[in-house]
Amino acid sequence: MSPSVAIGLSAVVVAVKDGEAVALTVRPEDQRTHEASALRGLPSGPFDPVEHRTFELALRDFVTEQTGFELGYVEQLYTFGDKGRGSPRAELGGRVDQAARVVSIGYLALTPRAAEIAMPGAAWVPWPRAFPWEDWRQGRPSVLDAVIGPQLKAWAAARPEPAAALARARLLFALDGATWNEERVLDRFELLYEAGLAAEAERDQARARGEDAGEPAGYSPALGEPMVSDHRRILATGLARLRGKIKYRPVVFELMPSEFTLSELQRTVEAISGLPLHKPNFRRVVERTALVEGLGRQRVETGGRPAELFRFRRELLNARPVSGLALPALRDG
Amino acid sequence: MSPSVAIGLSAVVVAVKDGEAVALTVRPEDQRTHEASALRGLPSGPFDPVEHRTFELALRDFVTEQTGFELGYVEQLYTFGDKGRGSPRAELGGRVDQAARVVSIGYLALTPRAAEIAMPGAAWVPWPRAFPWEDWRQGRPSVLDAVIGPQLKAWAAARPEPAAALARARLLFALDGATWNEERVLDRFELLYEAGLAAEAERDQARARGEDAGEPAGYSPALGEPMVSDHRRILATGLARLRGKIKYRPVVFELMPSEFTLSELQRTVEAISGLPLHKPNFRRVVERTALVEGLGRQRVETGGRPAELFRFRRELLNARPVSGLALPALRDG
DNA sequence: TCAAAAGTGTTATCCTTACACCCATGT
DNA sequence: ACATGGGTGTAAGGATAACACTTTTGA
Repeated sequence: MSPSVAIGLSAVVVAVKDGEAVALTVRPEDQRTHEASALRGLPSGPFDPVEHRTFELALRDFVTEQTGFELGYVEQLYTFGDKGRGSPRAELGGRVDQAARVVSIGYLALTPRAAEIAMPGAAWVPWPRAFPWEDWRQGRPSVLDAVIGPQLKAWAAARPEPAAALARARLLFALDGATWNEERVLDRFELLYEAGLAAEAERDQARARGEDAGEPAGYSPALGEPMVSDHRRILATGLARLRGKIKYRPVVFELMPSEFTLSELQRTVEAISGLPLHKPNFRRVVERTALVEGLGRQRVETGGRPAELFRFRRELLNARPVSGLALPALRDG
Repeated sequence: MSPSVAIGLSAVVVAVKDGEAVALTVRPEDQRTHEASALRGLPSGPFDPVEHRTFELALRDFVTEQTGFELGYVEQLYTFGDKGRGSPRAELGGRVDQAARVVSIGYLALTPRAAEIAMPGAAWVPWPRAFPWEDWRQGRPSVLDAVIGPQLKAWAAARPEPAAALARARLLFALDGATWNEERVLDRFELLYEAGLAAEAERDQARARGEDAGEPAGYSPALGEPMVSDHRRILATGLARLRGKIKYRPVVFELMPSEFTLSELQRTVEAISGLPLHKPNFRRVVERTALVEGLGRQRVETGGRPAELFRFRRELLNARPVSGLALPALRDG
């Protein structure tokens, strides 16, 4: 008979707040000290096959328990099961069982209401704090050429196949004139982890040596704030999925309130994609899809000319095939 | 402490053989009779957290043990865990444990070598046998209007919200002039299951009532051949993923031998997508991507003018961002 | 010579991108 | 008047879809 496997469920809950894409985080209890962890984590919990009918229902319960927040749109991301790689050591269920292995299933949730949270420890955190190199809205982030590029090149040079490693780094991080692909968030994080530039890598290596170090204490802000366990990897998976999906399914609207202006919609897409968009062309892209409908009313508090309010025509979803929004990028501004 | 959860790994192994997309299947042992099952299933097995280092390695072992076949390209599809819905009742590991719950992780594997298989019970099966309505290469399948359309309409009319159910059926199955979207394989299968038109639905309902019926015996060929457990659902998930991915990543080439003609490439894309393509435009699509390179040599056994041989320029993969192949469809032929 | 399959040319149309510009409000 | 953000016009270039057509083999 096979040894038991514990299943952990984690949620990347995304919202947009004041033009910033934010994710819901908690301060989990540290397994050794039983105090609140120094690092943040995603809302998560152990799946109980007797109590819970489906993964999704269990996940919704965890998030509400830990953050007071109720989920709307939810989709499964990926199931992580490798040994090492930031995978937790059977930390779930309140009991540490050395024989058990933890498998974590990541989920992506979207919500239009980035409400204030009363729950202690729970907080919305802008994702650029975890991935500073992913935000190109104000132009190419300087961290790429100042920190990441040189370190990755040094790492690549010491590899068995330096040319291939260098090509991969160049392609993913848009070094030496390569073009940026905003979707490859996960590949970039995994390369940084592999190269030892993610703070979690050192912690996991220490654990693999049996040193059972705590969570990483110090880290370089340029390389992003680390998270508990493999949660930053799950966050990267969620952001990658969302950046891809926004282009071929109308998921942005899950992040919008019932009424919004086209500029608000654009700022949301920009916050998610991390790219600056061309305003006139973005408007036409939106209009061509016919996914929104003008309400004839206006928002006045814009700082300039009043903007028309729109709503998402959700009823189209089961009336005809609907695609997402193309991203008419702005040349380097 | 949480009750144990067993993890099952299943593989959708896809190849193209004589212009037909085929999947690797086995005849699993029936849990009650201990004889070979009447229905086919996917290669699969229980994940052992002690023995196996990663899911993927375990999966490769299972497939080789059960079919004699070695996998190349592999990616994770989805993790299925609902109660009911064709989910197996702790059938894994040779022991039936009523308290345990089985979670199955589906994988997609692609291979250029649909070699003959010696292993007893293992066989390549064309996927149109599981999903006859998915093959539009010879035009709109008649089963849509003859069988599926009327039955779905009758089902929709008896629902709480007939209009929404009808709209969903029309959209997914291209009824009443709606356009066909070849990617939505899973949504279509799930609708058929929900409407009781998939043979597995009746079996699962009987089981839920505690009748523990065997696998479905008779079934309508027009509605596809059922599979063991939830394997037809996993197969649908794999086909859906592949049909989508073929357009934005160069995965078709994982199904091609090292040298091929453009017509062979086209027949492969057609077999996967289930759509007839426009030959001249397909050639130009391929040439524009610059993903293939002419070899100057020719294949003579074409039945007509000899065709130039090409190879996939795999070295481009880590040299620049590469997209997949657009599908220049042929109007109804 | 004809069938069969490979392969090329060309056009109308649509979408994308970029640039220039006008409009309505607050101070 | 002018700053600020909302909103429109338009033309060049590229991708797509559809049509007609030529080329090279085997029977």
